[in-house]
Amino acid sequence: MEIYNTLSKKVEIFTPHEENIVRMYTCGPTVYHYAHIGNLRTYIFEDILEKGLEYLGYDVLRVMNVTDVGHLENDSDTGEDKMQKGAEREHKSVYEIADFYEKAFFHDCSKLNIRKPKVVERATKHIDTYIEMIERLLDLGYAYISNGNVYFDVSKAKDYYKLSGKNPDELFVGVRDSVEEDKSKRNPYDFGLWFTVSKFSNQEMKWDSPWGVGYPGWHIECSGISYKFLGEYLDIHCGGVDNIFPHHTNEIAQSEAYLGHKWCNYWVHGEHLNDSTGKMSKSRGEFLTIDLLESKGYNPLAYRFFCLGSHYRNQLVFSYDALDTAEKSYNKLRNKIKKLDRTPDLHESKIDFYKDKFKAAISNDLNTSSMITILYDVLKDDELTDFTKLYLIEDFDKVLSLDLIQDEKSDISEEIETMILKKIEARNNAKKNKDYITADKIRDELLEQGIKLIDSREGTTYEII
RNA sequence: GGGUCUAUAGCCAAGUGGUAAGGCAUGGGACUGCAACUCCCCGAUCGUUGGUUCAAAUCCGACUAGGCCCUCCA
Repeated sequence: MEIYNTLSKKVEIFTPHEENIVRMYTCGPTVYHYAHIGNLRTYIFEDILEKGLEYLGYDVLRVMNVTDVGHLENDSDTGEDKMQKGAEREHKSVYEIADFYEKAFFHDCSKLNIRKPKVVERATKHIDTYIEMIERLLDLGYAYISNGNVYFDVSKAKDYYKLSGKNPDELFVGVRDSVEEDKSKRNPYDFGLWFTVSKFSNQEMKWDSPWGVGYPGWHIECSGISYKFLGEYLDIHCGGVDNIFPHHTNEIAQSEAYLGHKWCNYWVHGEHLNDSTGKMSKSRGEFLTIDLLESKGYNPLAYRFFCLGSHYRNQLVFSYDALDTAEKSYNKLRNKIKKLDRTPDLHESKIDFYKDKFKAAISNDLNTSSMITILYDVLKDDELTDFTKLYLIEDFDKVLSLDLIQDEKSDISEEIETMILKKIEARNNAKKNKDYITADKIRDELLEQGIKLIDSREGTTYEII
């Protein structure tokens, strides 16, 4: 498999540390609010990556964190603690907020056929690991204590700017207006590992530590959880592009300082979903959630299909027009598949040919758009029996997860079936008598009940929708 | 200011040096009482400009436009 590595800024051949096993870490959500569809795009991409690797024969050990503790790292930011803010907004405790939105997040994921990673860990459950790591970083001289807080000394890290490609002399401190410099740091880019001095009022989440009661910095949680569950060597670390700096940059600094060797070989980042005005965010424009799309009548999987039509490293612009188009293509595709004859008749001859093509698309830096094209190629191939097509499509859907194979006609009672057939007969009679008003009325009534009539040369059939 | 990515038909998009896949939309047609469904047909020389090469959308340079990052963010 070839995949783009942010570390080298090149597409590289993927080689895990241990043959056939992939240790993969993906940054999870901060559970202070619902996820918007842009957040979810990244998780769709990670889902495809995980399943794609499995399709190629790897065992994937995947870990994800859930951030349920304050997200700000030091006094240089005048923003608020997101968890605390969420709690205040809804008059609940931060723990209740975390529970609620974690559930909501995975609920959204399941609607999008995003598989929940086998290991999902709350940041607040591993405080002891962070403390142990921070102690060692202090011992090794990578960290220092200043005004009650523990900071990581960026100048001690090897190749600190490797991932982000930034040049320290050119960096602007506090590009955002609201940022003030933190006077207790040695270097402006030093970041907090542990805080005992909090400017947040009513900080609910606090733990004992050798440096006093406080809470961990944001970055240490990913390093800690990854180390605890995946060990010293990581193969793939994923996240959104916005995490390249500072979050992933700082993770590398901490983890490699702690471990004393290179930690993760492949850094894979998903691009953002934009709207017509730029980046999608929770605070600006329409707050697009899966629930909102559903309430407007969209199938969540149409959104997944929309995302798969584009490449994970391309920015994608969301619009309802684009989603309409995607949903239409998606429905047409499913319709074609539904019409395939399920009589068992498997022809092996071209199966490997198409499977290889599909593998090649996965291996080509996760070319989801090509994967979908292969689906159409299979459907159009006259040399394949319908059953063979179904076999291949079902196989590909292990990765695509678009519910392409639908169940046979849902089992409706004989009673209802008789009723429908009677109505069809009545309509046919009306049509014979050129009583189209009655005929259309019957068709509309059935449609209201979710029964769609399909006229063809051979007669009229129906479909439950 | 620095970094980074992108630029292919109305939209999404494949293409990784040999003369532009696919999907959707539009238009035309078949079918239909009408509609839906289905089927058939139709579209681009690849942001601009230099260069390398027998050959470039594909490599290199410049330019233009746009996105994102530079301590909230997927």
